[in-house]
Amino acid sequence: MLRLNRMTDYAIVVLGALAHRQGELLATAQLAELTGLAQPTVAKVAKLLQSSDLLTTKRGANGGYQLADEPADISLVRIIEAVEGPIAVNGCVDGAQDPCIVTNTCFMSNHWNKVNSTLRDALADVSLADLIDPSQLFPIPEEAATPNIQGLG
Amino acid sequence: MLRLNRMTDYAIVVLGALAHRQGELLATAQLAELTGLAQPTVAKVAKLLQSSDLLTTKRGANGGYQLADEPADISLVRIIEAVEGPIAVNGCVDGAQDPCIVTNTCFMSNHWNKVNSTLRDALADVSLADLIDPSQLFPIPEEAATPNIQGLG
DNA sequence: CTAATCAGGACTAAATTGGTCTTGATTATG
DNA sequence: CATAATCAAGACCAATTTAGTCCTGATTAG
Repeated sequence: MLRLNRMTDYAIVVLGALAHRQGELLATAQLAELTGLAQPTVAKVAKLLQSSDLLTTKRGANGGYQLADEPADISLVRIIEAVEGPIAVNGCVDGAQDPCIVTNTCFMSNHWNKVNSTLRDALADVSLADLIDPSQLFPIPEEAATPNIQGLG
Repeated sequence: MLRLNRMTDYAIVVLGALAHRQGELLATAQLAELTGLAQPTVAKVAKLLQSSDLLTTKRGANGGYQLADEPADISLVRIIEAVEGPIAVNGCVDGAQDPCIVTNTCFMSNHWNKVNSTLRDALADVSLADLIDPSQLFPIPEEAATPNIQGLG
């Protein structure tokens, strides 16, 4: 346990595909084909990543998504927080979405904040570039016919 | 997100109560009163902790549970894994409960294992003694009438 | 104008989690 | 030995969360 959402895995696969194409602009349909994910799922994930500035977008015909940064500059924390919201091991931690009712007096909250930020720092040290090895992950364009949904997970 | 289960919070409160009583043997009903948790909930958590050797147990009348170790020797990982199972950020990691189907060939699994063990190490560095300050947490025996369920969130 | 595409959000179904309850085994005590 | 207190094991249900789909509207290339 202490598990990431499946959506976060999807996000990493999608970001990996975009990284592999080196900043190219790709439509969700293309990303779906590359990653083996369903197009609506890609669309959902891409929207989340866009609204957290991990992707830039172009609307209309020939539109699509594009990496907003170099893979080495995209940390795992940013990805996780884009998809799942702030890292918070429990409600005693600053930034938790449904905070502990007694937050202000919770004598443990300092300890939890320390634990939480240690975890957060560890995730900040890992970049998208560290996680993926795009050359092995995604088929080259012409071979994209048999995508593999199980890139990770 | 990356949140712990509420059961884990309960476990820590229960362990804290036992630590406060310095290794005394306490029945689930007493623990419920001390912590403000419902007795069946305490029982459920205590059984989990017992089967992972964090608590020892004595059955029958005047039975109950007892800390198996010093609070300083009980790490947060042990508690989490007792309640939630092995730490695994996703299915690509060794010990995951529903492993990634392509585990053996999953080119990312090494990276994930590294991320996972970094998180795990961080949690191994925190002990029950670090987390709690029992003298401030639980009412002394005579004042146990108005328990506070919100020890943490 | 039309087709392709993203934006935003509603919605449903499945999975997970939290919490309770029941039945049975064990043990102290009188 | 009988009784009451207690843990053991696990079934069970309700509430929450998550995953995945879909729909309607806005934007833009050709």
